[in-house]
Amino acid sequence: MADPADDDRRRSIGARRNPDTQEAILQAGEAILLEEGPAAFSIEAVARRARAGKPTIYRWWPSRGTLMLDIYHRQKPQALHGPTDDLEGEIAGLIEWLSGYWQGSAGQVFRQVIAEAQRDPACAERLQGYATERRAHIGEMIERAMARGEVADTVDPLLGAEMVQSLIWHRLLTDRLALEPGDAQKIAAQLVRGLKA
Amino acid sequence: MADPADDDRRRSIGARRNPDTQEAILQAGEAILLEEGPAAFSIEAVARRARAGKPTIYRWWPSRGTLMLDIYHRQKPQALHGPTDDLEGEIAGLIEWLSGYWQGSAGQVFRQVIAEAQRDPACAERLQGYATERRAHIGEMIERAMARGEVADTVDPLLGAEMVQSLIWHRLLTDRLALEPGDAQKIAAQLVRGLKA
Amino acid sequence: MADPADDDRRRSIGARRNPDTQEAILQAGEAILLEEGPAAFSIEAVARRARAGKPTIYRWWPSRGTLMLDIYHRQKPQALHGPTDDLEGEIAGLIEWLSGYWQGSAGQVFRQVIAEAQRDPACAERLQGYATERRAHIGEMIERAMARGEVADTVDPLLGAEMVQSLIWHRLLTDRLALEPGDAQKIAAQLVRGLKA
Amino acid sequence: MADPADDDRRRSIGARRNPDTQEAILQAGEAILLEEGPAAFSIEAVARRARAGKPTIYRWWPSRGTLMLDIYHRQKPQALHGPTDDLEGEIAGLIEWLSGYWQGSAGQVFRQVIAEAQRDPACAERLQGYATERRAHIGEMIERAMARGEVADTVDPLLGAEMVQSLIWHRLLTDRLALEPGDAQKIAAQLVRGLKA
DNA sequence: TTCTAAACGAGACGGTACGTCACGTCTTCTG
DNA sequence: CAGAAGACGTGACGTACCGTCTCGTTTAGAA
Repeated sequence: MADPADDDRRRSIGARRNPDTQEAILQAGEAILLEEGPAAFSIEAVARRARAGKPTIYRWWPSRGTLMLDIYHRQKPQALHGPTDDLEGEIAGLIEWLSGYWQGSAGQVFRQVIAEAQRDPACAERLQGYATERRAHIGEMIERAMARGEVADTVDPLLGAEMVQSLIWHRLLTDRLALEPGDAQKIAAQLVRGLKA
Repeated sequence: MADPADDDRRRSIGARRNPDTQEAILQAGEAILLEEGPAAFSIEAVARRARAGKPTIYRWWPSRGTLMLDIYHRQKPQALHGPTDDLEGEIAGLIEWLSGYWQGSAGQVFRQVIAEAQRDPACAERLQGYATERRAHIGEMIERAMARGEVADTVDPLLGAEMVQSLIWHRLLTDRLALEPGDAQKIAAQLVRGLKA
Repeated sequence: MADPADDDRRRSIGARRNPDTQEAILQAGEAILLEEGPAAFSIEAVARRARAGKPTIYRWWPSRGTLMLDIYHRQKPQALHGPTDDLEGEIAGLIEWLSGYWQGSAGQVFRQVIAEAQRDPACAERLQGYATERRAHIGEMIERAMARGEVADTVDPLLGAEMVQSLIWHRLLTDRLALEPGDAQKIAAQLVRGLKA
Repeated sequence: MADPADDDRRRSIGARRNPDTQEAILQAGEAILLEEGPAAFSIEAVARRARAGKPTIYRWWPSRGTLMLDIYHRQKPQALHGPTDDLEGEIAGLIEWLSGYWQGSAGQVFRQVIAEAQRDPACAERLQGYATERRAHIGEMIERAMARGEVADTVDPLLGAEMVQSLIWHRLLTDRLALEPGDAQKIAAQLVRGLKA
């Protein structure tokens, strides 16, 4: 006696994960984060908006944080920075690009992931893995520069990568992502050249 | 009534803030964070443990995050780093000291403050103020070195300070505070000398 | 930012039970049982209809069943049966009256209480107490008849009372409360006179 | 998968009802009721324990209650009470026997069936049918006594049967089945002889 | 000295969200 | 085509906190 007109809703497709449902959940989660803010992001609210059951969400994501991380990953950015012969420029480009990217919705999501990771070990672990992978990526950029002779061979590429990563995280977490025109260049320069006279 | 032995509890001391109560609340909050973890930290739990009324807490702290920040500030560290003639050593000392300090309870509290600031604007503002003040402090260290001629005059001291601050925050947030013996020195060196060959 | 026009809703009246709230809960529960049937009776639904919080209900009633029993008790019947000199007539009157009373809403509620008591020990205990008290009441009726010499002195008044009680319960539970005109008299007669030739 | 040892499980035997499956479901249901109590009895739990699919259960039983009733019927009691020349003794024997039988697991199951029938019309109907049939059976016992001249010809045998049935149901539902040695005799006597002096 | 005002503890209140359980329906695959 | 399997939308469970309220008590300071 349920509304027959309502039968365009999603149903089980048998004993298999329904990809439409997963997609609807991720979309709903993203929409809530952007439109209503992180305080409104709850499993309950996501389920409501996605017209999905709470158990369905819990079946696939152990916690709020891991769901957020998947929402973040779903927004695949088109990485651009092709290799150049100039480490300083590469770093500046990376900072500039990420600063712009994170000023959009993705940054709001990622902030919440970091916050959540401080409470939820499962989320912390996944975030750890992601951060390590990104760090390695930047590290390779430095290694290539090292191979070109641009970088001193006493330098630890992963530590250098962490300086880049931590600075941009820090800006994200303290709401200071907006850059003046020359800022990215200035940051990269100071990182590469050091403080020394 | 009927339980005169229970009358050793705190009472109002008239139309003034009762410092015993405030102290009891901060202590209870700290104890909960340390003994039961951040997940157990709630206004309700703090009130219960402090034998205080919830409205008493809300009267003095607008939110969870601001209470946490006060708890963090209550654990006053004995700052040590006297001025030296060696910027690299000063930075290494700072990193080493803060890494140690934050591996204790204070770091657990501060992580939660940062997380909370991602949701709660009131907390974000206070954290912003605190972070800026600390950054200024490190900036002065760099300025002194600049005055000594140790640092290039093209350097932005506050940006240098942010590199130090962001790195140690990043380690805190990703659970990687523990340092090998020479690590602090190595980090400081790479910051000061840059990557350049 | 809540609707200010909505401020005609009930509020706490301090650290004391709010009788308006209790009344609203009992009324809502009764309304649900009658209008939507026992299947729709859930703590959730009662809270919704009473515009009360679920915890408020759980604060005062440990379970579904005990709430139902209070709903039953709230519908105070005006007892009628004045003492007479005729036990058979008294019993017939009681059966007739209770049959009528239970064919209304009260009977529907009481059926559910009995059902719930089969699952919920707390409810079973309260129902037990209530049933015992009613049985004692009927027992006194028989004792009065015994004092008048109407009843054999070998009779156990409480057992007699149980026969009356169990028969009417049984009718309630098997949906056979409706009586033909002489039925109550016939039942009472057979109880009082026995089967013996 | 990868567990060939698990392949001793039941499988479809083609497009026919598999009696092993039905048996397994009834057994599982009974085991749950006895071992884990009525609260744990759910279609879900029965399916799990029987290693059956939920739709398989729904195919054959419309509801929880009807499944319970089948479980009750599956435990076939060996009726004993042969016909005698003494109605009072026959009734006492019946009460004594049923009291004992219901103090075991069967009584627990039957209580739940009665409770379920208060909510589920399908179950109510089947229970009604069963109760009527049992009542008729007792009624025949009284009719035989009537034919022997033991019982007054004004007596309604089915009403007498209902008195017996309702009393024992009432004891079951209020957890008062345990009888003292002479109790069954006393109850039967009072039923047969009535209250009258 | 009396009265007022504020802070305090306590805890009930209407809510929201939690994470779990069971419901009854659906689909796929295996035999 | 029966049956095992299990995902799905739904909705209730009982609990934890939220932030607000009213209460009665206590005390300092104003009248």
